[in-house]
Amino acid sequence: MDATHAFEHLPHKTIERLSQYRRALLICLENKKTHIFSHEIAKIQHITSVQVRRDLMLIGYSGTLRQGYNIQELIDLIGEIIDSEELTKVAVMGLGDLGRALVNYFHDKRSKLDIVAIFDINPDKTGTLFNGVPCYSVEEIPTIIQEENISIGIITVPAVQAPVTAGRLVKAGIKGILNYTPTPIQVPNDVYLEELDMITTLEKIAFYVKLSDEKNALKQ
Amino acid sequence: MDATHAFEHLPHKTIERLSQYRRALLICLENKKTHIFSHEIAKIQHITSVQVRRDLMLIGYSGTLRQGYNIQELIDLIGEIIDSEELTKVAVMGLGDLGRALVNYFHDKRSKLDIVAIFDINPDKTGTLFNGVPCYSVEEIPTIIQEENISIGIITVPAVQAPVTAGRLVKAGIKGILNYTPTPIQVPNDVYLEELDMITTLEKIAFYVKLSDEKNALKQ
DNA sequence: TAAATACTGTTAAATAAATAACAGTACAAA
DNA sequence: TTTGTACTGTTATTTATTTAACAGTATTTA
Ligand SMILES: NC(=O)c1ccc[n+]([C@@H]2O[C@H](COP(=O)([O-])OP(=O)(O)OC[C@H]3O[C@@H](n4cnc5c(N)ncnc54)[C@H](O)[C@@H]3O)[C@@H](O)[C@H]2O)c1
Ligand SMILES: NC(=O)c1ccc[n+]([C@@H]2O[C@H](COP(=O)([O-])OP(=O)(O)OC[C@H]3O[C@@H](n4cnc5c(N)ncnc54)[C@H](O)[C@@H]3O)[C@@H](O)[C@H]2O)c1
Repeated sequence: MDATHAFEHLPHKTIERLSQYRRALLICLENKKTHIFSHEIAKIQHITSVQVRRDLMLIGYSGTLRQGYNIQELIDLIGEIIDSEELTKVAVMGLGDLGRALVNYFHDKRSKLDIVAIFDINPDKTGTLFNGVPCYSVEEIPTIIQEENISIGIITVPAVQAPVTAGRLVKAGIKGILNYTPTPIQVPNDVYLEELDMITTLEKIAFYVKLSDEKNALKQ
Repeated sequence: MDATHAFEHLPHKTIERLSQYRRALLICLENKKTHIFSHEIAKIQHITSVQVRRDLMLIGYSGTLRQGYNIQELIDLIGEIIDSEELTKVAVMGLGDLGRALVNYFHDKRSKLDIVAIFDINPDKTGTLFNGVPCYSVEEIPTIIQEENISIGIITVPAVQAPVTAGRLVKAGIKGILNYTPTPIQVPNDVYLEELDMITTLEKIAFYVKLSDEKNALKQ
């Protein structure tokens, strides 16, 4: 009945890549391309063509020999798998530099995800619209989250405020949280949590840069 | 001689976690804790204590039975492994909302990574200081990158400008790039590239939220 | 001083993910 | 026609990562 059920056991990494494939495919579509080969997708994503074909096999999509994959069809299929039928509503907690960047970024994206609310404690910000999205006070969290049926919260408040903000979201019945602050938070098991810190990413890059530097130094 | 050599084959995931452990440990240190158990670190990072102990085994660090790990020692050791001896210099490309958020975020972090330059095309921004960091014009990319010995570039320009910006960085001899725009870029093999898009992260969260919703619906 | 407890550290096993190998096929060129 | 080429799709293998199992031990409790 529901397509999702069959895709329950897709590898986590495949889910991520499907989202990335779609993003790339949408750009190709804008450039009036109608078909694409696995090795073209692979090049864009910095992976191998085998991996692309394997992912597409897992979702049961077949291309045409010598023509490749139909871009529009593939976009639609990926949508059926990873998107919800209804809009998934998202709230941004904290309208600072990062919050603004995220709301702006979303603004021109046509997507099944929609930022429909911002929450802040600063009275200069609450009650205003930013990019068409209303900014509410934190007192309104429970009512707005429930009335609007918001399922995902993005935390971009000052780091020390992250745990209390997460607590409010959980209490309001949020289903998923993306925490951008460097302060790790605790949530119940049934809330899907992702924490993403730039420092970790940069430190990883720095480590591998250092490693390759040292290898080059040895060669000489 | 150099400690790094022995740590060349650490799993990528371990490298990421070491950075995260350190971040958490620094907070603990501020709270006047001196020792910590593997299960405490695990809880903070949402992983198992076995994984923590295994990671620490891989880097050859031993704790004390019944006392746990010495936080300061562990922080220092992680630093020896993942940090470079000298400061790793970083440039931010594009001083928009996201660029500002990143520079601000770094500002109060004591770290071996340092944002020392910003590049922008907007003449209102070039020639100024933001948070103490000079903003240069894009023409100055080659000279500044080389003179300052900048090894990592963070791309936060408008998406369409990402490929040309990456090209300039590569030409200037950059070693690693973190691309925050949704436009995938191509770089030579010897440049370490990481691309990070919020939409992918959010779509993944949305997928697993949907999955768990459907499971709950079935149960009833 | 013996047993229970609460940890660490290591090896072994299981799981997840990526890669390789290769069979199949439409099309083009000879 | 036949052969070569350039692809897809699938299964098998390898590699990477996580988890489990458990041996070892300092400390407390009885
Ligand atoms: N993960 C990353 O890569 C990354 C990058 C940059 C910044 N950050 C982090 O993101 C967070 C936000 O950064 P920023 O530069 O936008 O900060 P900012 O200070 O510009 O903005 C914070 C906003 O949150 C609001 N706020 C404060 N307390 C609040 C509360 N309890 N509830 C709701 N709103 C509240 C403030 O009024 C302000 O508008 C910081 O924790 C920062 O460390 C993370
Ligand atoms: N990965 C994510 O999670 C995420 C989140 C938000 C935004 N983004 C992306 O990050 C990018 C920046 O977002 P923003 O909100 O800061 O945009 P912005 O428009 O506020 O800022 C862009 C800045 O880049 C400068 N610029 C333009 N062309 C340039 C060039 N060729 N060289 C140097 N500087 C140049 C502009 O003058 C401006 O200051 C966008 O591509 C956006 O899509 C990514």
